[in-house]
Amino acid sequence: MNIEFAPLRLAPGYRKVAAALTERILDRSLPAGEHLPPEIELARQLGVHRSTVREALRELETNGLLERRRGSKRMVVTRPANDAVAEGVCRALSLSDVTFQDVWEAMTMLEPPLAAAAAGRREPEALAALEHAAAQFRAHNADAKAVDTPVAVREVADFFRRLGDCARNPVLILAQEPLLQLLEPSLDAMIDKVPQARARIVTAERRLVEAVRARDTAAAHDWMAKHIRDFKRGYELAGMALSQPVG
Amino acid sequence: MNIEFAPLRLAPGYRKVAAALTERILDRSLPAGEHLPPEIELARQLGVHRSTVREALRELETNGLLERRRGSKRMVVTRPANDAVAEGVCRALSLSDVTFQDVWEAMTMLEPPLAAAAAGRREPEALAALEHAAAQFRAHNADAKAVDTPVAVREVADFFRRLGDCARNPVLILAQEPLLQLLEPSLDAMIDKVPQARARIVTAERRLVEAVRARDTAAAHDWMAKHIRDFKRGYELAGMALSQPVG
DNA sequence: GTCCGTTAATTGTCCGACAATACTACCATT
DNA sequence: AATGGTAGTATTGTCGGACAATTAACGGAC
Repeated sequence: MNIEFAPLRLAPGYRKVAAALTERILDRSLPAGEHLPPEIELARQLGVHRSTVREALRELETNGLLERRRGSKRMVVTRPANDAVAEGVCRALSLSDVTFQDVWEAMTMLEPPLAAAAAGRREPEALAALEHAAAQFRAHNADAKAVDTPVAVREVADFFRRLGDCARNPVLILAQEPLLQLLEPSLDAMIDKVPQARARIVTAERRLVEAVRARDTAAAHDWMAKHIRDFKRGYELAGMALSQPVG
Repeated sequence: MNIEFAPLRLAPGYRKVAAALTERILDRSLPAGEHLPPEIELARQLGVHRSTVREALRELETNGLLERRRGSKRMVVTRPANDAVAEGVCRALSLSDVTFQDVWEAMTMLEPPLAAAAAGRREPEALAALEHAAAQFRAHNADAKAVDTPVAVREVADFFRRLGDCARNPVLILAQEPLLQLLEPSLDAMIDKVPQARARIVTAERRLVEAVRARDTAAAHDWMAKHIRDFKRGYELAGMALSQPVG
């Protein structure tokens, strides 16, 4: 008689709660900066237990959509930070045994046109930041008073990031971030074994800054291509295997 | 007198648990496919409560490092799937109001050299998959008996994915995935408004297959560049604003 | 008005319990 | 013996509540 269908709860509750909150954030009905109600209140509104809400919030937090602090009402909607997103990409890539060759090849494809775009579109303040990054690396690596390696490597990556800012394309900025993160440990190992590496980087950065300042897209493209090729040469000079996994 | 130091618990427990498990996975001491002990056992080993373990597991699950099923001992270590990682990237990008122009520009940079690499490195079975993808789209979009739009759009994206497989570079494959996901809805809207779009895609895919089969890297590069330019032309013909946010 | 202690609100963690679910092992049938 | 069904059991999902740690907000002292 009374045909009663199954509850049909395919997805667990915490997942549905997370999906609901994520949707509200993605469609901007919960804009960035908004304060969410506390866990207990969310649980009451959604009709689930606080533990369930917490597990859902953990998912949003992991996705960078939420930021929270222990203590008081500071659960705030945020936009995922570039480096956090890139970290997820790096995890996936390093787990699939990506080699230096793979990362390098991606950079040969991405970076020269990115530099050209940066030269074509740079704004004064982004150019200033780029010049500052180049000046900092140059100052820290002049002659023999070189700063310690991890700092130098980070400054190299920062130069790329400032170049990305000049290009004013969020897709490119986010696309190159995982490459930089993956390259950093390898570059760290290489830069100490190749004495001329720092000087060559200084030169390449100077030429790139000049090209970007002059809005010379072709020169920016070519110098970046040289810069990237130099990385590979540095690896070969350091005697490191190109087919070696990064990370 | 008794100098008592603070407990010094900067990070919450669930985060430390998640970090510990993540590290074990990333350094391969927990290889993919491995079965983790049940929650209660993990809680006992780590000296925390099951709820804390659960919140940590939720983080790993969100990062794609863990797969679980309700019921029995099926908590298994996995490698994050490409589309799941790309989804996170897409979330970040669509929240930063990426425009079609931005995505398209990234594709103009990435796809032609990717096609060239595919032509240079394709293996028989990847080539066969590429030919199959092209044939499927051609069959489904011949004449007037066109299949419904979402399927067609997915097939276009799949052609790019098969091309990525030919290139045999995990970085490139993962880099283009968010672009494809972001482009899909826009392409979906465009393809119906531009009558000749399907035919042009068929042509471009045929030429690309020919180039990849012949290992003609230059032709692959150029036809892909044409293919990508066509997307933009299609948008303009459809009267869609290039500076319109995607997603 | 500024600084500081108190208070209240909120999160992090814990404890325990039970239902839902999926695997497993066993039994019956062919 | 192989197959199919069934009960049992382990594990996850959810719930209820409790308390300590921490932080924002409030109010009072100077």
